Amino acid sequence: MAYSADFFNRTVQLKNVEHFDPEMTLFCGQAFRWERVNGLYRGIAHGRVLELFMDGGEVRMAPVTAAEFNAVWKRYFDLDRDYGALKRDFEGDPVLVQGMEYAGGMRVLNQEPFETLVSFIISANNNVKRITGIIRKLSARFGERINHNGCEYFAFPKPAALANADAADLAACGAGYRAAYIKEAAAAVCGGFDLEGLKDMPYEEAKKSLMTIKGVGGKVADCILLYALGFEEAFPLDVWMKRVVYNLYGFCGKSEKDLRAFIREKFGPKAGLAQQYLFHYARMNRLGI
DNA sequence: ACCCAGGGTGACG
DNA sequence: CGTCACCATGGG
Repeated sequence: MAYSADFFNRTVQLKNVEHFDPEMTLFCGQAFRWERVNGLYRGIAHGRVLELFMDGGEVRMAPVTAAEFNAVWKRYFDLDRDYGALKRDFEGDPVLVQGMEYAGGMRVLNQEPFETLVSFIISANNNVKRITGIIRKLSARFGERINHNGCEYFAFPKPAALANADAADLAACGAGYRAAYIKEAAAAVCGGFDLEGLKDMPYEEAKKSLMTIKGVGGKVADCILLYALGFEEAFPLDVWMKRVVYNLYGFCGKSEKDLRAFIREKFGPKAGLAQQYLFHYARMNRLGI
């Protein structure tokens, strides 16, 4: 992963990055804290504001030093993964080739575990626009203030802030009946539930552990495992992906167990990455309805 | 008024 | 094990 850093301007420019389309990556439903602002993308993660912009086909990001880039953003944007090789892995699957063609340049982000846990608890039976708004309100109400170019932004709240919050105040951010789940999940993390420690477990064990948190079922657990904990085999099965597997791949089984076996056989150990292309492709084009 | 949104829980069989 | 009503909220 080659890049050059401009210390004076606190800018990093990626060199010859292929397979990185910020639009696809930031607005495909895996992250909720990015916005389009006249010609650039602005997001908040790791307690900082980051801006991305395209400069003659190259990606620049600011404000960031080389040290911060290496410590935080390189992994956040999954820049060490060879997406060219990934696409070759999947080239025998015509549906997936279509999906990867449509969503070329999409990357699976490595986000912060606690933020991802809460964000996808909120995602249950909800839509992206509303999820984004709820998370923005939660951050403004319970997150730490960040100053960026004289403007005010808010980091995603720390566990203690949400654990100590009044459930009614969480609900007032639009969380509705999920307010209690958010508070309990935050309390669990404060009480020693080790999200980082899940990375060292086998997939099934980590998933079971996550599902002991109220508001986290199988789909939400897979989102956390895939988007924050590095589990490439985690395959979030939402309504769109069920449509894809049944109607585009012709699966006609009944049980969840058979469905999981089909997915493992079809997509292998990196099923989660395949899922991301298929999800965005299907959802944007309303396929499989 | 009704349906849907990147579902999950609890109750019941 | 499977099924099912219910869950806040806002937009279509």
